[in-house]
Amino acid sequence: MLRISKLTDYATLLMTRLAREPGRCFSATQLADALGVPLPTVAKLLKRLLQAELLVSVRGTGGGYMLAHAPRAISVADVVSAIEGPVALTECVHVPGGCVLEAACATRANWHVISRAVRTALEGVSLADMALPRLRTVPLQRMAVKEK
Amino acid sequence: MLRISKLTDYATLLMTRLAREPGRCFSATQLADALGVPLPTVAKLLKRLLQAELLVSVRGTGGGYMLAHAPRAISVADVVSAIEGPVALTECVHVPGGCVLEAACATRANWHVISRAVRTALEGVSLADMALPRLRTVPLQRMAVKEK
DNA sequence: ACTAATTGGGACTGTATAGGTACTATTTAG
DNA sequence: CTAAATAGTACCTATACAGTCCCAATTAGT
Repeated sequence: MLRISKLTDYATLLMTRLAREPGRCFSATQLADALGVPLPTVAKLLKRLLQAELLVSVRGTGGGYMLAHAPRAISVADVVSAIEGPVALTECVHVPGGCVLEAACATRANWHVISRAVRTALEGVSLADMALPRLRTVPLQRMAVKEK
Repeated sequence: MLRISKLTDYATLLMTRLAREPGRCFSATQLADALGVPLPTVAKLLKRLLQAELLVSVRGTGGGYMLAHAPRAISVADVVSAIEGPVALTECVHVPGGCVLEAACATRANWHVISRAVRTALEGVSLADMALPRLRTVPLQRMAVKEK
């Protein structure tokens, strides 16, 4: 894998939508309609994002959700870890008997380096970036489109 | 998640072990013993790595596996994609009805940028690096250890 | 005060996939 | 000819992902 879960994908879509109108209050229903994602799922995600303090909520009639911070101040890494926990490639497996493997722990230390590189990559992109039609760093060569 | 699967973790351990003695031929049994991972699982991984042409095999008595290339020439990205397919964070979800979402595709294009950053990070580390006790870039602050 | 709208927080379920197992065929050294 | 090892395939199982449902708490409007 090393692929991000569908829920996380949706969550970034949600956050990106909110980032386009930072002051506005969106209800779960509005967001579900806007994104074409089933309402219960949207509601679930919003709850998680709220608990991670990336959103603030207003209850009652006319209530809804808003970004808790400026779009610039929220990174993709924040969203990812809100949905699927801390970003770490390896969860130092608690092998019964400890790290019996010869130099395995050294190897794992190296994993952490990689892990950190990935985290840095995710932290480098903010919601403000995502809200733009395209990132300024994108060369706009047809990199995503692959002929079949 | 964004965490690597256990199998991939094992695979890198295997490859790292082989990278320490590039000329030597290891049987699946030897590797399983050395790493403390169940034999059938090791065998399965070795087959996948063989098909990805990262290993060469010798059949029959006294046979086993060896690296197909120099440790320097094999990256962690190679190992990861051999086990879990191409490294891509989002698999442009084929939503029924296409990308109905307003500017979703723009958002996904941005995902590809991130995806690429991650891939680059993985490609930057070779088996030779992993075989070292520690990467030269590791600050060796106690970064992984978290008090509970 | 009452009603409708909306968030808050669980519990519950089906399904996909990761992880592991088993069996058989093929190859080769001695 | 036998033993040791890889090669390939098919299968099982537990976990967790993705999605759904329900009910309590809160608030605006009438």
